[in-house]
Amino acid sequence: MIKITFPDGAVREYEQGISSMGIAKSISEGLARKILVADVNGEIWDLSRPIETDSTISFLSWGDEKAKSTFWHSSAHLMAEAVEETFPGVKFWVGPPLENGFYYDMDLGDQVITETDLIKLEKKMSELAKQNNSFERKPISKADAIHYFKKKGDEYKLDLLSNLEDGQITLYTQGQFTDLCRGPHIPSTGFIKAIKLTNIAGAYWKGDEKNKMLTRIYGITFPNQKELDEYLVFLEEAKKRDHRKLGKELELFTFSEKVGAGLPLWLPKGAMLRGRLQDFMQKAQLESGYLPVITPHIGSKSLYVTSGHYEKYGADSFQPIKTPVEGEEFLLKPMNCPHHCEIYKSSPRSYKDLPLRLAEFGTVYRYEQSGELHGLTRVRGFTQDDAHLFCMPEQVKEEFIKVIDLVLYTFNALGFTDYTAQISLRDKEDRSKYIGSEENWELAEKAIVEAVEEKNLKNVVIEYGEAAFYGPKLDFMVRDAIGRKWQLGTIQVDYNMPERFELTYIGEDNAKHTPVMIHRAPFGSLERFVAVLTEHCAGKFPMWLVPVQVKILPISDKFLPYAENVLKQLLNNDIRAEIDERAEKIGKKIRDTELAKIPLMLIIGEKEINEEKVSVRRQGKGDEGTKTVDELIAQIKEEVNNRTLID
RNA sequence: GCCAGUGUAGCUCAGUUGGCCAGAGCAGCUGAUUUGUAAUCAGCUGGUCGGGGGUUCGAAUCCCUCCACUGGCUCCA
Repeated sequence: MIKITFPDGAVREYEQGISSMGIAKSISEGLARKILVADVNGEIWDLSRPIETDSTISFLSWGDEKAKSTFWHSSAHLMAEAVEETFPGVKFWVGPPLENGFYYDMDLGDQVITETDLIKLEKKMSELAKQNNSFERKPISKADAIHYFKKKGDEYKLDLLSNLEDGQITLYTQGQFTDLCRGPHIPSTGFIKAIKLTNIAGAYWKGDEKNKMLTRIYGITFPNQKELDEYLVFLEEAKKRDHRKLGKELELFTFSEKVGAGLPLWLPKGAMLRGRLQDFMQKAQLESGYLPVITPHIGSKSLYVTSGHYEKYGADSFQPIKTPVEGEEFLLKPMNCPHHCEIYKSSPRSYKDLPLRLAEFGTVYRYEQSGELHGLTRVRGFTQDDAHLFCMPEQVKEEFIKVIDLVLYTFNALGFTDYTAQISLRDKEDRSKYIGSEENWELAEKAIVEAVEEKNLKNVVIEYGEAAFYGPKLDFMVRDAIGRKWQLGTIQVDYNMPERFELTYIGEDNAKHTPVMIHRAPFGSLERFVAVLTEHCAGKFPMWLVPVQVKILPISDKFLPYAENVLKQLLNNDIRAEIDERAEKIGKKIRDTELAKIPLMLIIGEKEINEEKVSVRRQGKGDEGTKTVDELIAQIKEEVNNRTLID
């Protein structure tokens, strides 16, 4: 007999070798029907796997993230079974679960899969699911596993096997499909009731672009149709928030093939919005002791040779511009830091001058691969809310924390609550891509980790190659409408560039020292920030940012003079307002203004003129009754000053 | 850059297996209407069907190529 401990602390005895399913059945049939996997001593196990020793157990059903992952992993196997039947000879790589759904990478050889095949595969999967085949786990020796996949001719599985230790290898079989897999899996395919294969994509084998490109099929499944329907509705809703769609509808920005891919054109309303964000940051920075500077859009190639950027990115950048006579080479500015280093150098610095915080809304140009361009989130020309803080080594931590505070202040003002602080350290395995001494890196990494700990930030640490080549960084990751993660704010500690530029300050000891440099951008770039903000608030910008705050809607042109009078009062109070002068009915004017997501509408007719008031209607909310213009102005000013968020 | 897909008027989209001068709604313009909380009516303008090349008696429809965009992959100073 073995002792099984349950989550509530209860202990019961069972025969050795009983499965979790057996235990569940001993409790209740209802429980046994519902559960997908079990947590046995902290590991997720198949329900059918025999338990041989005293154990702690809890049952997991759909709702639990780990059970969901298992469900989707099993769904990937189900999809593979359907693919193998439809495309004989297919070779499989891996098929993991995702946050939402799963994928499987495969080599289809000469066969081509299209969107219409996905429908067929979905049907096939449904048929296979209905067979309710169980997922059977089978431990196997390495030699036997190699033999099996050699016979099958699947070199990808053989590659996986080469990294596995004998004695730890298992196969899973459901129906006609057997896969090398460590598991676990749900009990049987019958749990999978609703299936959607979402898209086909290419994916490099092992994520390396030098390798062959495999075919990746993405899908998602649910235990019932209702949840799938809800998921599809969610995706539809998310599409409505897409900044590319809203950017067009709200006339924020556009692109032109003639101007070039990835080069956004800011329309008047977008420029207004961006200007407000820039003002916000400028003010916050002035209050925090930053000094605005301005530097040119190009810089001599030698500047980037000094910084190390040329060696690192030169070949993959927009190529140098040559002066026609002298043949001097200039680069379109891909970052502002080297320019700011030269500003630092423009005069001798004392320790009393530090920290020196140079800030610039600097527009930079980077050659991004064509396939990478994406709306405003990934472009070839963008403006960073950049600044470089030059400080003494002992000031790094304090300055770093102050920057974190500024980022949090910014996010808070805009209602971003769902973000992750991502600490990127050097790649543990490959140090060749970094410049600078081991000692400097240690210092920089330590400064970041300590600052994040001190601020108690929810964070993840990445140790495989996310750091910049000159230093570690802390990025603030925010999700877009459909859950894709984007880096917004970034803070980077850099001991290297000051050395390369031979920056110095005279210390208290009257000797020369090298300052430390902190690169930082709370928004990241105005382009990306506007994109994520647009999706975050679904195009309903708060009063302090919205390009047009008030639209005045006269009921007929008889009331235009009064409307103009109201407009003048609003404009005099720095309120962004317009009049809809068209000879349209009020219903039409309201509809158009609602769709333009302008927060306040003032309806003006006979009644308002007689009362010397305006009727106020709020976007998405409806009639708010009448007010005097002065009352309205006071209300708007309050909303602007408080930076009231749209709920 | 790579894999797959898409590209018809400013916007959203229709255009059967290649076949009369390529269509609709919205927007725009003109006129009428002077309107009370989400679409007033009528008329008109607007496209060498992403660019180039080819096949064909004939191409928006088929082929090649380039460009842009979409979903991924890779990359992201």
